[in-house]
Amino acid sequence: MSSQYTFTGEFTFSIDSKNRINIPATLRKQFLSRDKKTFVVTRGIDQCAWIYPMSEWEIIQKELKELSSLSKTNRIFLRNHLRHANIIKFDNQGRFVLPQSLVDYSTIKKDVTIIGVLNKIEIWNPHLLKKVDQSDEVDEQSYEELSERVNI
Amino acid sequence: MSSQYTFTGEFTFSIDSKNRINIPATLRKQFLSRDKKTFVVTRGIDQCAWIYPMSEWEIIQKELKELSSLSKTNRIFLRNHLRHANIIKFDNQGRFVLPQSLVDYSTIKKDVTIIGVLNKIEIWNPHLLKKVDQSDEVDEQSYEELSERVNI
DNA sequence: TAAGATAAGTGGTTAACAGTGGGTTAAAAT
DNA sequence: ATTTTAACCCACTGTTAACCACTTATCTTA
Repeated sequence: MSSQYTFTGEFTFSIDSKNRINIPATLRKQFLSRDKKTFVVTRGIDQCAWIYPMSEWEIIQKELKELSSLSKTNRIFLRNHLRHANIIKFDNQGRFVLPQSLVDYSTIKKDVTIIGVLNKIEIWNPHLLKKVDQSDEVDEQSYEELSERVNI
Repeated sequence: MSSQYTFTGEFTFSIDSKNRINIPATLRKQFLSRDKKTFVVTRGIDQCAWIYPMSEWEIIQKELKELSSLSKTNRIFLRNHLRHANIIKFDNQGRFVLPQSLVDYSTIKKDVTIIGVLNKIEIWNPHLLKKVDQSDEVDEQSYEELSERVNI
């Protein structure tokens, strides 16, 4: 089964003293009624937080179950992604509380950058995102190859 | 699936104090009813903004969905292509609001040049376009390569 | 070709809504 | 029982988008 969501766009919001973050209305309105404003926040592979609408998370969980625990990489991956998964709902104003552990992990202070990435939403420390952006961590060649496969 | 649109022509319009830009009627009338006046504005590879009718964007989106986020290159590629994509509708007068980030990126001041380029529409700062035009940025060789693939 | 009619481009106003902050009560933990 | 935490409610403010109005251009028809 494939993804039902196609989040896009970038937003600059702020986190308040109670660790509340507002989900941009444009993204929030895309939540299907069957997800009832419920989603999962977890560690991203990069230094950010990932948000999956509940039904998306269920798809991923199913895929994760297929992974053999015999492989060390798989074990680490499963551990890192499942133990930090929190089931969350947003309040009447459209906000949710980002768990302290994820605030720490993504080194979020006052401002946050929120990015829609198809089936998930990413929460970033703006400064960190900028740094990752600028650093040439991706080797150019594989990027080129990719852009040839995907027809933009 | 291949493109349904063939935009052509060049137009000089203006952007107002609220970042509103009018889509030329000639281009607007080509929008298919199923796209319901909805489109995606995003960063062009050159220093301009790109507009894709929704159904065109969906073709791209479908390709992007094939990319797994386990690959680092994929993650960065996806982020960079999706974060600047804004889903937009035009108002009853046929205008749309160009997000500030794209106004900045394409250094648009007062006048804009709008160009139809097959399946997308490009929004340019006229002065910048002129400069790019005059400078022979395209090296002859890649033109040669292109001529072998495309039969003009 | 001129005049009226229709459509296109541009500008401003307003009312709804999104984002943010704080306070109060209920629940949980110590 | 007391302290801490989290959910809920209310309230303020700035932005946005829907609406209205005017001018200029284009098309049509006499």
